[in-house]
Amino acid sequence: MAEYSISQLSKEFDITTRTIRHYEDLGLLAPARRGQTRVYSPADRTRLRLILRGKRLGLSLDDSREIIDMYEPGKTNVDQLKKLIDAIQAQRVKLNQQLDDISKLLKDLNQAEVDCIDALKSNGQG
Amino acid sequence: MAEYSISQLSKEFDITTRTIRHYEDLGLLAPARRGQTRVYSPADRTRLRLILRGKRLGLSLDDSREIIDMYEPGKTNVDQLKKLIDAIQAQRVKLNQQLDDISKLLKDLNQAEVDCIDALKSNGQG
DNA sequence: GCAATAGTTTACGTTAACGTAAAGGTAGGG
DNA sequence: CCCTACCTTTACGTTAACGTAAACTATTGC
Repeated sequence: MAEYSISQLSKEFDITTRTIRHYEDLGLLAPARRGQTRVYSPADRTRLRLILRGKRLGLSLDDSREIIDMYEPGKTNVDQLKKLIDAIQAQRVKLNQQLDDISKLLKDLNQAEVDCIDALKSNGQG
Repeated sequence: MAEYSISQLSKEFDITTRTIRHYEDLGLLAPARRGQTRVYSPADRTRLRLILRGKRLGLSLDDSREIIDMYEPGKTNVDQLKKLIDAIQAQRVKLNQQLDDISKLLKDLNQAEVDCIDALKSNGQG
């Protein structure tokens, strides 16, 4: 099956059709049309997956669009390519910061859990 | 120095004083007062740091408040402790999902960069 | 004594990311 | 022929997270 309806995608990714149309309004998706009806290709589906991944990482939809556009090799201008590489570097910096944040948070969670369990022991049995 | 003014913290974390007061409005901070003026302790400063870390990870301020409250050992109720442990597990799941997202995104960025560089070579010198 | 600087509260404004409702087109089933 | 299910557009509403402005207080420096 090489195409998807809007409701299929909404079920698969557990979002509303309104959300999908909203992404289109913002220029993140541009599905084909059969008459008036939207028809999504596997590539469209991939874009949607990338958008949602970006969301989970706290990116704005505008940020996501920029990143997704990076993946497309349609940029022939040298200056644009250099600009893209800079943007990629910037994203990398941000992601590494997030990695650091997450490892610290996980560490904190571990400690919090240990504290909880200790409290349970002395409280539930003491 | 065991205390900070609101403007000191705003400079240190590169946010506005309005933001800090907003966090207080939502119950994420509760600094002492000297007269009317807010006086922040090192513990307040740590809470602020945690809030901002949560923001970078895409958490809502409400989420951050819940997580931060986990770190405080003032919960004597056994049921609450168990509930906390569950919440910690849930957070861990979410963070691991983020880790996965980030590693995929970094991989994508690497590929995008390679593509850019290739394009530069064939375009700038071809 | 007065201006500059840093603090305060109150309150309306703004942006992002959708939710929700209205009003309607279309294809298939009984 | 009408109901159900799915699709469409248009447009106003909502929530989170602050921005911004107004009006006031308190301290410091000259």
